[in-house]
Amino acid sequence: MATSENHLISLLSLRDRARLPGMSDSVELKLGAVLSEPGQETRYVYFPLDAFISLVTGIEGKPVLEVGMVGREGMLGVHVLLGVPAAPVHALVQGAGVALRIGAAPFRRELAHSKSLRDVGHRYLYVLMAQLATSAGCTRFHNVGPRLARWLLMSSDRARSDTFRITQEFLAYMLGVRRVGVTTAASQLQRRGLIHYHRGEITVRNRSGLEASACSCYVADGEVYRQQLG
Amino acid sequence: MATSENHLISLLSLRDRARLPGMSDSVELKLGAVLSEPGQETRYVYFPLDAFISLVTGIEGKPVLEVGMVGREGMLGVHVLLGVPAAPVHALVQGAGVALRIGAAPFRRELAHSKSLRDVGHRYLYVLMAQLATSAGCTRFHNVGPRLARWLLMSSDRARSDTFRITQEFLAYMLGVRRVGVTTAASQLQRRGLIHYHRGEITVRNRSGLEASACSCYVADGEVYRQQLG
DNA sequence: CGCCGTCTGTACGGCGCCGTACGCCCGGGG
DNA sequence: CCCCGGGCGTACGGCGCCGTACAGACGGCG
Repeated sequence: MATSENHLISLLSLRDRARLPGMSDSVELKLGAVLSEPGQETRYVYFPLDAFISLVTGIEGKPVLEVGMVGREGMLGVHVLLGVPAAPVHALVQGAGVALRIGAAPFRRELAHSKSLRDVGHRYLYVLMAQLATSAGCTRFHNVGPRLARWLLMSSDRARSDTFRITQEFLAYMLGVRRVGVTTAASQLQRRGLIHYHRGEITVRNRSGLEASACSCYVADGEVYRQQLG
Repeated sequence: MATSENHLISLLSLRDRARLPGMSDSVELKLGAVLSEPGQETRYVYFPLDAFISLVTGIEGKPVLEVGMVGREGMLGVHVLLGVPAAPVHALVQGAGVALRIGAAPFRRELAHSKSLRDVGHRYLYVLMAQLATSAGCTRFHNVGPRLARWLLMSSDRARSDTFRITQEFLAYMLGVRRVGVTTAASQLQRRGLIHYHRGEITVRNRSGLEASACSCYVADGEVYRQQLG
């Protein structure tokens, strides 16, 4: 899989991009793997190619609510750009797949030389901040149905597929609601023909219908991204 | 008021700090003033001396929920560090007072020369990210009472005074709840002798009691800050 | 001193989600 | 083939907050 499958990398200058293969390797990220915990020292940064990763905030050490999602449009470990060794949130693999992995130390060294990497990284960091802020408002003011629709859209964007694996149990955990709440919302969406799911496999059947059901935060996030990195 | 009243500035190297007076001026921030709106170009960054500022996320352009607070322990406009011209959130003055103001362009120029400014700024940016993530979880899982207590503690820290001006109307807006919800929670705190309030002026009477009533997010935020900038 | 706007308190039905419990259904492995 | 466990559906009382309405309390100003 070409490294240019990651959008941030594709934005680097040719010269800077050419240096990446020498310091990185491709790794297979397994569903459910934990890539970071708050406070823990970050050993690698990741550029997903077809995997995607959830950023999950915690309360008293326990992960409780998804606040961001990282796929091939982004990277995991932006805090390394800031010279901070520890991750601020939990990170766990939502969609199995391949990612480019770079050691934190070589990555920092590369940052000193590569202006385009700094620029792109900084802009993505800004996008993430905006995403965190949006999440807070969304979680507070939007109901489960629209939030679920938004989540499915974000996932299918990042999985680059209309179908992916996720149980209601896990969805509930990401959205910070009961599993039963997800059942209700999801069966609603299914009854309207927007999605289909069966034993942990979910497929988007009507994307534009789903977009109409999602809260405004889906579009808002996309606009910030496009503005900075489109 | 000495510029070292701002904690970030006090962390700069002597040489870097010495250059600030030449590029900055002191301004009086008035209660309720709007210092930034999402998408709008940032003209100045601010280092509060005894003022403090709320960061407020929006939904469809309207500010709806506080996601961060900036006082003399921080700065407003971290996104300028990232080379992004537009603010990601609304910013409005919560506590009137003095702040050091620096134009965005001179600030960026100074960044190129001042390693300590970059370092301190980056670490504060990290703290802010953590604060955004914490806010999301707190808003979702904690009740109004503990959240109110946390807010009061954060404000009194930043105001550096046990008494400050704030109406229940405004508090409700910051916490994303009804004004009536604040009335209930606040009178509870008052009945327990932890605070006293009267027509828009609130005073903390029993700080440690208030700390015991606040949710864990107050302590969590403080720890991240101390770890990075203490 | 009396008016008026601002700030605070109380009330009430309703909604969305919670916590919990229980049962069914499906698919894979023994 | 049957069992078993993971995944999903339904039910029910309860809670915390919502939206709205209205009234009292206080203070500044004419």
